[in-house]
Amino acid sequence: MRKDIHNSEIPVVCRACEARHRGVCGALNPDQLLALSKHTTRKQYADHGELVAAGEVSNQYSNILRGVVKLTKLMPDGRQQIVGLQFAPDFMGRPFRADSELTAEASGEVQLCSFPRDILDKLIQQSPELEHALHEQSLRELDEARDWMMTLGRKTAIEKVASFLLLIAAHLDPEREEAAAVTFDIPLTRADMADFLGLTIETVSRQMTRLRKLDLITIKQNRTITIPDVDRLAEIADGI
Amino acid sequence: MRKDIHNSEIPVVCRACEARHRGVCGALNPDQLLALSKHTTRKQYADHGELVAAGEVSNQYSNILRGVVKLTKLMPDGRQQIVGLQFAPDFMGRPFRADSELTAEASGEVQLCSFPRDILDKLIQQSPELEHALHEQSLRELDEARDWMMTLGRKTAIEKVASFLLLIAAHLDPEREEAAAVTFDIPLTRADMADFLGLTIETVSRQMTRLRKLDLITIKQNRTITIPDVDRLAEIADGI
DNA sequence: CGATTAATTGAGCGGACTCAAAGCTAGTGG
DNA sequence: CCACTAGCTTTGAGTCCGCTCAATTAATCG
Repeated sequence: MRKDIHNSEIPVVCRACEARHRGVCGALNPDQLLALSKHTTRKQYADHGELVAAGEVSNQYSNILRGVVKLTKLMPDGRQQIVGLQFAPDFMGRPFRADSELTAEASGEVQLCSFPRDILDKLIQQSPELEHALHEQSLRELDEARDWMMTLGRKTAIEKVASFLLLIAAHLDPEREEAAAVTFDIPLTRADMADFLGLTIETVSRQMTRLRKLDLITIKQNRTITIPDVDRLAEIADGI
Repeated sequence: MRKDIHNSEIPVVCRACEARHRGVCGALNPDQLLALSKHTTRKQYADHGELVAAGEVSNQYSNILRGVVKLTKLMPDGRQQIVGLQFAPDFMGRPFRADSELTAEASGEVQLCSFPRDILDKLIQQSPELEHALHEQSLRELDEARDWMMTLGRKTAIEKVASFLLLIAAHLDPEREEAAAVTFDIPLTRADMADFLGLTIETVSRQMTRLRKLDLITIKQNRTITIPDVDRLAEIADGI
């Protein structure tokens, strides 16, 4: 239940924040939210900004307020794989562990609301609802990771690209009506798409033009995509 | 703290169960354990037995008592990808959702301890410790899924097979000393390995012989593997 | 507008796949 | 105990998809 008509109990910094509605902060009561808000700092990152480096001990968690964050893994010889994409108002960070072999990087402009690890860890202990909210997000991420493993392991290049476009469309416009046309901006470069899909830039590009020539998508300025018939693209993505 | 000297409070069926120590049941107090144990049933599955089918509404959760469980995804045209491997005493099931597009299948003989969904869901609400334990397992699975995405997306065939062997070795013998030789039985067929790694049976087989000829492994009866030098195999797996 | 980066397109190569056949294992029954 | 079968695994030959290397075109930004 949103109590926004008289929300004087809600900390000022949190009032307009989406994380209170669709993110983890929704699991906190006004007192807890106030306690947390006293330790939050807003951070802004430019495109390609590194939010946390691989192997770094991060003593911060964050909510994503705006933008898209890439989670990437790197091999010694430079091969790279994006293993997670996070959108506002997702929670960011690995609960119960400070270290991680992941790099978090801004894809476009990103705004975070960060808070110290120990503050949230304490709140988690006090609030089962908060742990539940974090648990739900972990499970969503796990479901997504597994879908993606199917894509990485078994799909062809064109199926991968089609799957990716549908994934982005679903994330950027969660409540779109079925089967209607969708238009959106890809928040990733071709290089990022390649790292996401386990392909090369060139192959991604070739499949994009292939999809365009099949009239399954239209492309404006390399970024703006329209999918005239989502179901038809989904058939390609699923190899039907 | 293990209270096993006088454990008359522990239900009989749970006394010898590893899930109480390394699994989720460790988060339950004796009363809760008793309540749960009244609804548990033991189930046995033969090799290739289907524990839950894709799309099926499962009203059961389980602990794996013995054996290895494959979680697989299937495409309309039959392409298959293993997206998770679970070992005793893992918890099995998707909390807070009855449906799932996953199939769970026994790899070799499997013994489960199953219990109704609503019983555990109620226990979760009463016990933050239980939710925490489940959350921790979800996070471990997510970490593993992401490692694996790197493998699927960016590694060559021989690197994939090497990575797989190291993964299995780590799971079957979690406390082995570093760098010593390891011997174990692969709990999967070549076909399963292929579905795990996004390869074909033939390619898996070729890479196995290649690793054997490089003296990185020895193979007995197609199943029993010895890794004489784990670090050297790890270098192959990481492309060094 | 020029400079720089991102994306596309082309030609040729190679690693993993496909199709095919032979070798092993384990299990069965004579 | 051994022949026989069925399934799994290995090996071989040839093909193709996606990669590499290279050049061109398009977008972005001062």
